[in-house]
Amino acid sequence: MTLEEVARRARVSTATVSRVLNNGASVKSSTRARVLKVMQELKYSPNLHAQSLAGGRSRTIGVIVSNIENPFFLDIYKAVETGAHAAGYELVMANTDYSPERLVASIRLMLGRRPAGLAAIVSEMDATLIQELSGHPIPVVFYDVGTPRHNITNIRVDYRSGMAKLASYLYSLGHRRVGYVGHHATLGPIHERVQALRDATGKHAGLEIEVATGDDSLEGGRQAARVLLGRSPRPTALVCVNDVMAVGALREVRTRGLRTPEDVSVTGFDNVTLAQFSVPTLTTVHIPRDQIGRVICDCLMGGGVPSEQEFVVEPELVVRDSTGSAPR
Amino acid sequence: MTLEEVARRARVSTATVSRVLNNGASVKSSTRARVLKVMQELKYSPNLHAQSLAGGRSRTIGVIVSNIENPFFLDIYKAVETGAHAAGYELVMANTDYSPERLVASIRLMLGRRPAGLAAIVSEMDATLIQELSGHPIPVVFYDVGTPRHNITNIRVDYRSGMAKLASYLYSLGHRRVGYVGHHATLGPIHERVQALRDATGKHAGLEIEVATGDDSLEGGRQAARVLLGRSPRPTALVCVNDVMAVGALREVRTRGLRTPEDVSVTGFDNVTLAQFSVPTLTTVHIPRDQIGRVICDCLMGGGVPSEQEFVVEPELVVRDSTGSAPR
DNA sequence: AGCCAGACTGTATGCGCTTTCATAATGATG
DNA sequence: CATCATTATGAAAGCGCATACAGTCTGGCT
Repeated sequence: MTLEEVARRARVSTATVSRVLNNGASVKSSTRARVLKVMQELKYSPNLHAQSLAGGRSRTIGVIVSNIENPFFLDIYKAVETGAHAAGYELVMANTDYSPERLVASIRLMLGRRPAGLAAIVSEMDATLIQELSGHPIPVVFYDVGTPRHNITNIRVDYRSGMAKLASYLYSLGHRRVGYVGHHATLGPIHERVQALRDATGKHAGLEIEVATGDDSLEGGRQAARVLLGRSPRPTALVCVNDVMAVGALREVRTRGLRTPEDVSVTGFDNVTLAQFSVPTLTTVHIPRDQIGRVICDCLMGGGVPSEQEFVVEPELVVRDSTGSAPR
Repeated sequence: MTLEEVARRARVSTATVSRVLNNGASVKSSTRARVLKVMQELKYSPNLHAQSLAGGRSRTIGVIVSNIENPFFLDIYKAVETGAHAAGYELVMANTDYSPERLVASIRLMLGRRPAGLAAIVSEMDATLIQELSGHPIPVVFYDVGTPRHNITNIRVDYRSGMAKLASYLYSLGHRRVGYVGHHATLGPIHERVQALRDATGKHAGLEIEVATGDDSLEGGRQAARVLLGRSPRPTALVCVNDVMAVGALREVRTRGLRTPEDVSVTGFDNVTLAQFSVPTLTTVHIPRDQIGRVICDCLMGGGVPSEQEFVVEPELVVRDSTGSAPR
């Protein structure tokens, strides 16, 4: 079913059918009705490829995330989706699983779709890629990586600050031996979190950090926690890179017959909904994902926000039941 | 950057560039190298819309799900993604939030992309829509709804059987007053689960079912559980439509100072990973999502599986720690 | 030298749509 | 009734690419 076929049956030109489709220019209401009727009958649905090829513009924005299974990314995706739909845009999502190769492939693919904008909510990054993106005429938003430049806006979370808050809090509770549950330790922004935690050692005398990593998943969190809890002396607190891994760590603590927080304190990061439903509820650091989503929408669709800008998000400590005084 | 521009700079025709792009027909290796070099320099990425318009074919398959935030749907999505990537296809996802209107919009949009195939993993359904889809030349797979017909394959889970297993199990533990935590009770396949549970009443003397609903989310599960647990006499078991809502229910039970399973047993459905990380771990019914994903891939891409077919998935009871004997 | 198969490359058409630009129908006005 | 401003419609030119077809060039033959 093509537009031309509709035009033929409605006894009008393709131009008129196109006008009806984009309900724009003036079309006599009787003609419009006739065309609409034919469309119904033929179950016509316009070829999106032809539309964006001919029209030049595109109502699609691309979103690339590192791990769609982590609610953190999903929440941002949903926030962007809400804003996009409100503005009449559609989203296309790609998932990289923290693989730089898949990121490159995803970006190339997205670019091929000639989207109205591109959001990369990823922790991995190819240096030359970001350079390359700057050349393209489409607006891009990076979360966590890259630097602002032409057509590129950056959103950055002050992990350093968030981790410092967490470290001070745990230190004040008497914790001196802390395990860090992470993933992909070599990736820049994720490395930053460990580093920030390590730096806290300088400020807090006697604080020691041990690191273990696993996948970014419940199971990965459990496995990393298993390594850490197996050491002797055992850490009295587990700082996890995000809430999902923290819930995995929580499970490992319990499986070992230990109690949270009496024996081992556990903290997350992100403050996803799950953090309020775990047992015990999770002490974590809130990152305003809806706000991040809104900024992305503004940059990519409003057209109001200039590029070459950087937004810094300040995370907030949220204390719940998974942390307590260090055991003596 | 267009193919034509590349052709000009490489001093060849657009046809040759196209050949290089689709690394098909014979191109002298020196020419190929020259073209490739120009592509690099120009950071050329082919316009996907032009490609699929000119080429007619498309390496994209569309996936529509009811609620991407529920790991059940996400797992199926991921399974399909794995199979698709292996076969050189890309996925485009749409999310309906259980809204029939959004389903219609999503399907129309997907059809506009002229995908190689379409998978609808949704619980809501518009009767006329399914009819309309049958007319289109693209293969479609429905999960949970619809009926097999030309170009349409169906995958169906035997909820009746799964619920019956659950009911018998709980009955054998002495439970007589059971609360059902659900969502969107009016939707066909979801209604089927309640109905199946109700039907079990006939087989098990004295079994009573009460129903409460909330969103398909952790919070929704908690709220529905709140309603149920507030009643008097209190149900001794909460049967939840899926694991996510069950984890929400678990939280509500605990918040009220009740114990699981000593005071209240809780069951889920789907057996997502989270079910093994909740406290206590969740008794649930396993649905083989990877298998479902594989069937979808076979139907949409292999071309081997004929349409007008129906696959029935048999769910399995998985007993964990959230269920126990009914309190006296 | 003459011929031909095969490898290589260019030309030209069309995919389904949007969008000027030009034209025709309509109504308002003097 | 003539005139002009609108409004409604059509004809045609691409958008960037794939591809059928035709053409050129190479080397191996006889």
